[in-house]
Amino acid sequence: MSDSLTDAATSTPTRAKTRIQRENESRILRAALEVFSQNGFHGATLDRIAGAAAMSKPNLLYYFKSKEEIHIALLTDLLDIWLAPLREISGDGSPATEIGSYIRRKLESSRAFPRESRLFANEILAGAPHISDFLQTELKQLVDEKAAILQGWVDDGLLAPCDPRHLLFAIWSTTQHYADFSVQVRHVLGLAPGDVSYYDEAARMLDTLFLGRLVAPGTEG
Amino acid sequence: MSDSLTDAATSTPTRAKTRIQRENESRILRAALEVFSQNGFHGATLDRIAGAAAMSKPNLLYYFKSKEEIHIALLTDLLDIWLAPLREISGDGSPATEIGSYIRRKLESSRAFPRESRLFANEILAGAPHISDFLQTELKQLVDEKAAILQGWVDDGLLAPCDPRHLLFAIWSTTQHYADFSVQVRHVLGLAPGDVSYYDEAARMLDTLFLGRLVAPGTEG
DNA sequence: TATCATTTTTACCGTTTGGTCAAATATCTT
DNA sequence: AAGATATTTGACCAAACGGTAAAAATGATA
Repeated sequence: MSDSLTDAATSTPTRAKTRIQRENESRILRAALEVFSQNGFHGATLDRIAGAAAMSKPNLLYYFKSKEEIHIALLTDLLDIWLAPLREISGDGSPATEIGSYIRRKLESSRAFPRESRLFANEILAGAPHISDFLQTELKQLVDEKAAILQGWVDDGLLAPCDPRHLLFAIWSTTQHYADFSVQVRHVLGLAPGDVSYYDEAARMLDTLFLGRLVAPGTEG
Repeated sequence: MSDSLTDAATSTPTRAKTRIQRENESRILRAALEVFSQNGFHGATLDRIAGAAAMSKPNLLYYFKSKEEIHIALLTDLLDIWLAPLREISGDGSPATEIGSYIRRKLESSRAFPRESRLFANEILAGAPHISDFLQTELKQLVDEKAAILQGWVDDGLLAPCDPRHLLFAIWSTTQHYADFSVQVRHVLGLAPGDVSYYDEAARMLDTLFLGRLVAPGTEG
């Protein structure tokens, strides 16, 4: 609604950070990530974040001016994590190896950073109030760049004719699903709350889907 | 946290509903769906829902005892919409036609009910506090049943070897992505806020992905 | 150890929120 | 039209919320 992420960079001349400052800020961010990702921005309260950080609320507000400032700080960190796997896509390799390794990176990112993934999902679901600028500029540019690579493979007959951007959407959605909808995945598979053993089978499925042929030839139509 | 959806059915002997009652309840539910799906449960306020329904807050609470009761009513309606496409999968058709038409139904559901999809996504992201029972029983049973059909196709060599449940996950995620992450999709594609013209290309992509072969044979490894 | 800056706590504030209540109004039935 | 019922409204409340102010406590430094 209010600030954009890019504004956060323009800060007043910063003093060098104390050891306590660094420790507490990271403690707060860790706690806030947990709370925000589970309950969304509005569902998260400063009291719960402070509690999760084992800290009083006024003390928390000594390090971050407002609830929104914490949220923005988390989103900023998040965007790098989100973009990193995409950045690595190169036109040098073959489609199979490049797409395959991209899927593996994305899936690994879901496995390693499920809270970040859910925070991102919450932000998008809410209409991306803080990161619409990022989506329209930085992400769009990178997607355009990588889509050109994919399109080149299509033109060379190395990749099935398709809209490269939608191919990326499919990769994003399938991989992020295992972090964002993990509760549903576990309930359907009959797994215990903390169990993430489904990632191996997920990797096989996505390899089959994106690299192999799913429906046996001759059965179509 | 509190009620389960199944409890909602056990109600005291109900009086026949008035015309005004029916009209206002549906007005409230429509307004609430809009507000809940955009802001999540905690982000939605009774004042905003009442405002969207062109109604005073006490009047709204005359029809629904609490904010949570509205939320539960919406989720109950939602689950039928969510399950309908899956129910139609039959073992009689060929894998290509069955899977293809399931994808089309799911994608159409995203296009026709984006708010419901986002409401569902919000609920799952929050840990499914109200529908965990549904996920573990009703959904799991249906998935088990349909997965058996898919597994039969795999056994007959009509479908690439894969875990049928993960195939369903892939279909769910890719189709729902266009509703839940529509903001991101539009920003990346450079479309205007209300534009949903991407659904045609999405359908082509998903057909290619799930029915055709994506990477040209011979380029793998 | 004295001094200063940093960190933490206690007490508090204004606003927003979900929800209540009784009175007022509209609607339906006879 | 009268009476019963259903609906709507305005005034209000307690709790939770994000955030503030100032003093107390702690840490660094010389």
